[in-house]
Amino acid sequence: MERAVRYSKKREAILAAIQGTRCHPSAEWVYKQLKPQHPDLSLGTVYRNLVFFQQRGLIQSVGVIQGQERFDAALAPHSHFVCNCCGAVLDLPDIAPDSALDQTVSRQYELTVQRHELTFYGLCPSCSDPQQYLKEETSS
Amino acid sequence: MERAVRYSKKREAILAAIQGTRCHPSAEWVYKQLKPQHPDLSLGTVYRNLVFFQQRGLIQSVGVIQGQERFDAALAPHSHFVCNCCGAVLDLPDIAPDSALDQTVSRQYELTVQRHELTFYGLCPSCSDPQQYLKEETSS
DNA sequence: ATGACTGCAAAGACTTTGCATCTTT
DNA sequence: AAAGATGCAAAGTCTTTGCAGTCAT
Repeated sequence: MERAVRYSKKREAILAAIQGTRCHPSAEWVYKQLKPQHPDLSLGTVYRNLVFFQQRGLIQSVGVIQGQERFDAALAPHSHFVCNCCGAVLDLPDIAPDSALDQTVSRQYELTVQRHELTFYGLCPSCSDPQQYLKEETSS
Repeated sequence: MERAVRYSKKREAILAAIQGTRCHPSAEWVYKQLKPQHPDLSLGTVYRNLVFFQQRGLIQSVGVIQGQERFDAALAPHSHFVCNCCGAVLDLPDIAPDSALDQTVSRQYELTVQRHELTFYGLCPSCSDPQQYLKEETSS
């Protein structure tokens, strides 16, 4: 017998938070985002739901960046850019991975390739701007 | 004044261990590998030297896989395959990232791109073999 | 002798999990 | 009422770090 799934207001809010941002959030980001509207939300619930959504393919991990796992609401195939300075993750919608490559690699190396990822690393506009250090703090 | 660097037998052994394997080791792997020959080696020393080698470009992080950061002795540009089952990391020497892509992305998105990585995910030969479950345990 | 390197253990950061309680059906 | 979902806090894993002792120069 399969395990039943029940509605939960917090689960809904967690998924909406991830789908509603482009920042590829971490568990903590989701938690802080929702805490004001859901004062009794706990981090454990966020983590449990992240696993839940991943298992159902609603979200995907983008990897661990600066110590925290980051997530993406899975949509069209695309690549990512990661800022080595602030850890920001940006979508590169025009840089789509070539799925034919999977087959090439599968054959050439006798592996079962399921997918591949193309990730760029560097500095985001804000971190590569030398003037940033002269500006006032605008975020904490 | 720059900080001097001194010789250390353990540092040498740690680098040699990483350069001498294709397994893209974690800190713990290096530690366990060297412990028999260096009974007084500590994990802290391994971690400190991993940082040391990274800062000097002798090794590179391949990312965090199943909770552990994995490293690679940096050589020719190549791609990686990661087994979603056992976490094995394989080099794909023939799948070289196209460095021209960095410039393309830099211009198109106004980012400072330093490098990119192409990583394939799937099952390694051993994990995709259905008979593996019938075999005796050969490793712990 | 100086100061870099290390062992050890404590501390940190992130994530998972057990259990009692609350919710959904 | 049954069973899934959550809050809370403890536990777990991996990594970093402070300090005193050791070693290279």
